[in-house]
Amino acid sequence: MTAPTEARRVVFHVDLDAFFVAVERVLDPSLHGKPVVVGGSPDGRGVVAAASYEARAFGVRSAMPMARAVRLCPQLVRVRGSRDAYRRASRAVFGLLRELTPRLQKVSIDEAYLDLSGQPLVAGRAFDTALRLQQQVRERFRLDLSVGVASNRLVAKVASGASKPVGVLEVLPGQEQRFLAPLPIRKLPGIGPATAERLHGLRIQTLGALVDADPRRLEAHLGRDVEGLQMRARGIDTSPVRPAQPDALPKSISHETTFPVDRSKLSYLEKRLAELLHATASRLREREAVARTVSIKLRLTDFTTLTRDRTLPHPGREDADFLPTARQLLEDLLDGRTPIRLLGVKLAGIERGAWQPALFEEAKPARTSD
DNA sequence: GACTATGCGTGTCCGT
DNA sequence: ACGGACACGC
Repeated sequence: MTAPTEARRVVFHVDLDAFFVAVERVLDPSLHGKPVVVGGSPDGRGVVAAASYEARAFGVRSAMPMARAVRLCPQLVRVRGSRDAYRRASRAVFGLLRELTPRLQKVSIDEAYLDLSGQPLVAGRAFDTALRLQQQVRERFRLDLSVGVASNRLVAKVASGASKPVGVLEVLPGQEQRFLAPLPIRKLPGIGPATAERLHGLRIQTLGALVDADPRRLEAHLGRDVEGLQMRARGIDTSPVRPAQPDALPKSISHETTFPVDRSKLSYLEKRLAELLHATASRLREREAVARTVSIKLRLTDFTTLTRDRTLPHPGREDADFLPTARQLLEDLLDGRTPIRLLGVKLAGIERGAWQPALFEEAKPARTSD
């Protein structure tokens, strides 16, 4: 007998441990036991994308400049990394997890939520099911993962983080607020460096303190969605686990690059702009999609970041549909003297690739895929 | 939490 | 529609 309205939700947050490094170790077992990072180019401007726990023991962290990581840990082993291998490994692992339930939402290359509400569980216990899953992935793929088990996504996510590495942590229904209260505010998804800084200014360090804070005082300093923030700090979250639509299109596609040294010459920047645009539009075409908005991004030496976008009268898909606009946006921002650190291109307003064949187009045979 | 430094890609929200 | 800030993952 199943209750017609089963209120109790069971949500897993599954998170692969040091994922890029773990995949590299499968490919090259000699990397085991060593401080390893996967990360950017060795040109001095790269950053750490993933660090092994041995490297973390030296203070090496994700997003840390590679130069600094090497200073902290001179024997650091650096691996360039291959997105493609990670994508394949990710697909394999989550394919296995999908056998447990199709109600699986992949949220990044190494993370997914599973909704096991009303599912049969190992020994009737969610915790044992999580352990089993962890064990299966280790046997099949030699990859470690951590699982947070809770009555909602938010708490499951915090729990998996707290259990890392190779952990399983279940927060029982009713215990959500108690579990979160002692944690630093940064542990709550949605509180990043900027919000944390403002809260610290109000002497709020823990999620318990955030729950207890006067909402009007918070409003004055944060401005936005304070009510939702406090609800989340109490562990309340009703967002559903939503399996991705197989045919879903991304909202935007972008590429950006940081130059080995800052560059100011227009000719150089336009060349790179065309390359970035080509890479971006190629991916758009792979998806058989079109885009309406083209956007460029510049970062100056002092890290000032500027973006400019323009929406086209008609959606496009070829490089040539976007390049003049992208070039115009770039030229409007440049004086040929300002050194530029980073250049980026983004296409947005993406839709299925139904487009009007140009009325007077010659030579190129009109494609007829719709 | 600052810093000899600070990548890449995607998404959301806010103010105008 | 646009520009920026912020957040998140690795």
